[in-house]
Amino acid sequence: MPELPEVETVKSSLEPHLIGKTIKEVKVLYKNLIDTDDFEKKLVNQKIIKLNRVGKFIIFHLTDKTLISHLRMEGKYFLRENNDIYKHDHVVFKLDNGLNLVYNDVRKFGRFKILSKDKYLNEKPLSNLGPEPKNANVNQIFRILKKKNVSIKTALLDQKVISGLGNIYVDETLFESKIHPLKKTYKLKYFEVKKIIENAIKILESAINMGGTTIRTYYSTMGIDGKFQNRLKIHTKINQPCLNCKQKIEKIKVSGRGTYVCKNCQK
DNA sequence: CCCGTGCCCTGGCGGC
DNA sequence: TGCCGCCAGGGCACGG
Repeated sequence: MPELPEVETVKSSLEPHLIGKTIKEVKVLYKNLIDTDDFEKKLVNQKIIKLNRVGKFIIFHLTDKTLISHLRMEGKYFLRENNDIYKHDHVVFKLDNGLNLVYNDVRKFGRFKILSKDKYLNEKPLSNLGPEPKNANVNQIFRILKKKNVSIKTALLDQKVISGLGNIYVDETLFESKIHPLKKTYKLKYFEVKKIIENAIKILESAINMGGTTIRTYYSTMGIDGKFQNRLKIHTKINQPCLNCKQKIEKIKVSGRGTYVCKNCQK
């Protein structure tokens, strides 16, 4: 599932192919992915100026508009030289160089939205995002967590608190920080919050350098697979020995999410 | 406002 | 072999 490193990988692999290209036609094959009837019309003849990433969103900066795309669980992009439509293709952007940028999504969970060029960061959904770990102020996050009555895992998955982390990297971050995912946030000491943020930064950077994580059915643009799955220490490692203490890694549920934990190391 | 639950959606897998 | 039911989960709507 694409989290910050996977989205960054998609963004940077797409960008060189798209900059300077103009969208000549848009076909939406599954309407629930968009929020407006004139989606196609609004994008025609818009030039792609640059791509960006905010949290788990890809931002397409266009001539007059800002298009944002969230891949949710299994959204992918392909650049195709032909007009063939494959299973789970839902949006086709026809470019002026003859290439088709195709959005493909098995689960149909992804979303697109067209926002204004100047205020897109102040409009939903981007306005709801907390800072990414690398921009987070430890003091500020500590104060937010003090006031909350949820588990640390739930808080780290909440994009309003901190953005970019998903199920995989939260598990990895908490393992590295030796903190149990069910620990209530108000019980965390300042140094623990600091450690969590530092580890999140370190893990996300390392994952970006490896092109993200490829597990389950997720792979990024144009079939490029990430390699960070080989570095996972806890996520997916049920019944395997913990790398620190050899005790069996367990799988539990935290706010409905499959969660991997070493109960000996994580307190 | 805060938090928990259910929903969206499809494919893969375990059980029989 | 086939069918059924469950599971995977990011973000959002909704209700208490």
